[in-house]
Amino acid sequence: MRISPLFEIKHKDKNSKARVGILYTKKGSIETPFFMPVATKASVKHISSKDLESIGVNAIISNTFVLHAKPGEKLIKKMNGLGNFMNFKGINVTDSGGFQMYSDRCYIGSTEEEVIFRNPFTGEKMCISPERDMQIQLDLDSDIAMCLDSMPLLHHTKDEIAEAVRKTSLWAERCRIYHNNAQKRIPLKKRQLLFGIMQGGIYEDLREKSAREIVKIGFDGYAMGGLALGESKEEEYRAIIAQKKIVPEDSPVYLMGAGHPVEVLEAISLGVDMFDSRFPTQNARRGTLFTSQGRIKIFNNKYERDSKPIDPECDCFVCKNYTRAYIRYQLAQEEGVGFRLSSYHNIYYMTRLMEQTRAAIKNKTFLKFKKRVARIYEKSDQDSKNNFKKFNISRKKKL
RNA sequence: GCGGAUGUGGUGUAACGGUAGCAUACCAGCUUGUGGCGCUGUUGGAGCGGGUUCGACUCCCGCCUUCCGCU
Repeated sequence: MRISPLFEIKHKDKNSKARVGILYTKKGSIETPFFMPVATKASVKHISSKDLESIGVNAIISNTFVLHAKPGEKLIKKMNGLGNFMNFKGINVTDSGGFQMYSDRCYIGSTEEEVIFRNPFTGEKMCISPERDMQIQLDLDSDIAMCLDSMPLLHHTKDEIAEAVRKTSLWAERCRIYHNNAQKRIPLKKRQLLFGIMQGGIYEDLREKSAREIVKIGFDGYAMGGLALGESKEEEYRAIIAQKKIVPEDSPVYLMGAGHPVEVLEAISLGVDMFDSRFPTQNARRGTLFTSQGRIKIFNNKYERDSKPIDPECDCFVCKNYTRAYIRYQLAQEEGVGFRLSSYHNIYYMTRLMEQTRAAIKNKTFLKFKKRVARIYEKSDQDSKNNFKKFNISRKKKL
């Protein structure tokens, strides 16, 4: 029982499953496909909401579990919801916290009923049931909520992943029921959307099974979870294809956690509409920057005295005002400015990449565009490999 | 000038009469629903000179360095 037909497909690519659509939320609409920077604790690390606005970021994703642990959903509710709290005008998505089952520091275990977490700030035990998770997300007042899922890891056995699929479906149903009841009296247009999450690891039969079960329950959108965790690209794309063919064509599809530019474009060609990942921001902090020429690793010695901007073809304020040498130095010193400038640039890059992708789909040049970007990254990855080789050779010579 | 102490990778340190360990920095790679400062790996070292010893970073002597105190 879908509560609202809130997704419209405007353009379809003839040569792939890529499409441009509009997703309507209580906070406004957003054109798909789009990429969401991760704002776990109600901020994209080192980047203010005003910055996000100036970059053109229309959606971000925060974390229910972390915000519940601190400052607590009551406080955020009092501040008129997550969007107002952080003064972000775009769309706020909240991740349920299922992903924190990945983290040894937070995760204790889970029962049939609920997940048991450790509060990372105080060390106390916290039990989060699907119902509780829904209520927290409603209190946070995000525009899109995610179901509490049970996320298996890459190294888990097929049996364990099957068990995660079972539990994920069970919890999805409980999320759906609670979420519907809680919003019964709210007009459709003011309701928080709820997305289901599908699991299944790298096993196509489990992926399909999970997709059928989640689709049967019915959600405003469908997310693929448990991918981009170290499996091969082929395995990842096969998993996407397996679930995409089961999800209704007119529902938005969200690939959770994927954030490499090439991977994102590939997934778009398979019919995915939404992405989120720490990849651009975490890479930025660790000195890997995305450019029109592919990745550059700012810590490489050759950038020490480089007075060029990160990307001469980029028109973001970082590239217009700062040199590689300066950003390299600031990052090496672990200064906030280094984190801010590099993060700003990488988010700007991803945001432009998505804009260009949507334009390419409309212009019917999507596959060409995708190929071009893939080639650029192939080349810069090759440069990295060569660098590594060169490095090893010069090492051996010395020995 | 006299006396005492000191000297180990770029930096900070450890042990030992028998393969010089650790940290950090540097360098290279990794990074995917984030507790920002994480993971893997590479490079790089005994102040100088003499002596004792099968063998000395280690023990002895001289010089030098640096620090402290005294006149």
